[in-house]
Amino acid sequence: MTSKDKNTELKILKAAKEVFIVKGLEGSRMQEIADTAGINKSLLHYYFRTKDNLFDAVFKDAFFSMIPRIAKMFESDISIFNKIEIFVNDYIDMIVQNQYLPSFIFHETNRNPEKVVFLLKDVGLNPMLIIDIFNEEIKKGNIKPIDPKQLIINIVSMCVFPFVAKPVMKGLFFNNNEKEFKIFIEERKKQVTNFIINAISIK
Amino acid sequence: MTSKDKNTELKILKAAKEVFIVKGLEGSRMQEIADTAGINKSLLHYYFRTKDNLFDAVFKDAFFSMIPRIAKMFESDISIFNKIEIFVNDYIDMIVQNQYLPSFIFHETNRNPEKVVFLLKDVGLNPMLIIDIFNEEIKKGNIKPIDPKQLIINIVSMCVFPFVAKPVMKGLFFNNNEKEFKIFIEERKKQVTNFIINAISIK
DNA sequence: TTTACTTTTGACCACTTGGTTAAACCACTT
DNA sequence: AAGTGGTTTAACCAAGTGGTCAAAAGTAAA
Repeated sequence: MTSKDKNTELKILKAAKEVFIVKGLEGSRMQEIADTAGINKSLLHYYFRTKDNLFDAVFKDAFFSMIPRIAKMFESDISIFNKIEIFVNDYIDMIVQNQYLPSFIFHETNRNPEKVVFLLKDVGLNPMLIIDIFNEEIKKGNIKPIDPKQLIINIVSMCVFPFVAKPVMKGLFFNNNEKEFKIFIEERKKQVTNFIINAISIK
Repeated sequence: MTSKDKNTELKILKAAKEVFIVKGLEGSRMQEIADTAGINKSLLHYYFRTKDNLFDAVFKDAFFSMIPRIAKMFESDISIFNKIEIFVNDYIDMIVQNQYLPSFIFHETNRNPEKVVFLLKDVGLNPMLIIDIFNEEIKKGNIKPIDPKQLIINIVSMCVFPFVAKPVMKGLFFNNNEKEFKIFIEERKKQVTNFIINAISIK
């Protein structure tokens, strides 16, 4: 495979990501992806054969850039409260850089849940590790007793959901003002961190 | 308009809702909706003229069955903690009855944010009312000072997000076992309520 | 330069899509 | 029973879809 190959392939993937993530599998057109990549439509098929193949490549990439990150962020030696603070900050930052990612991933996983099973098998992602971390902290008496799964969902919910619901939120709370939404999200990092810590810390 | 008319129209709307909510605007076919309704495809166009018209009718209905409910649930005379408890219970219950609704609404509002503005103008939905309720409670010293908008998003996030992320969660935490997911959601009502109350109550 | 190859293109195709139309059907009035 | 107006249908259409293919263009070795 020459460097030109790689280049075209990457160009296609970049364009496909751009289009798919905003418009979804069924809302996207091969022609539009070709145009975005600045190449001929036939070339898409030459490299990826079918729309589904191309989509799978994009989706896999998007999925793995979001989901496993959750586990990784809890692997360190600092206190649990610091872990939460860093996670909330980093995860929100990451989504800000990829605003359309959450709603893309969740829409497509809802449309095609079987794919998730397959993808999750591919990656060495063991949620038990994070669960153990929280259980340990509970046992040590550092945080209130709580089902770690519920806690993890709480944390992730509060970080991710605002971006899934962004258009509704913007309309309801911010008169569709993008800047106000941005400020809200920036402020949110502190707020969510405090909210969680208040909820689980003892006294 | 005869009762037969109304009947067919409702049959169409019911079928359209079924199909659109699961497959989205672009993933749905007029033919499939017709089949689901047990009628001819031309009849869809006779009643709703275009796919977009039919979709708008369905979407509007779905949107208004979810969003304004948030405000209404806080209109009562019980204590703020009771309000939260009732809201969490009722809202989760409602979504359990309409599992696909959240991901449908958020996908479509992301695909077409302009529509939200339009829809929100249609309904007399003033989030300021809820915001005032929380501000009042803060002033009275019943709950910790917190930006009410952030608090509202926190509450709604934790109720809604698990359903948006359901396929991923099921895969990650529950070995794709639907029953386990159901138990988790049932348990969640208590957990979320406690989590919120712990987070905002003063000592 | 020739040869052998991969990459890129434009023309093309089969099929599906939302939408139209004219005719059939049906309930009701006269 | 004949007319009237809304409802339902089958047949049809134009546009757009993902995908194919043969030829052209590029590339590198002999």
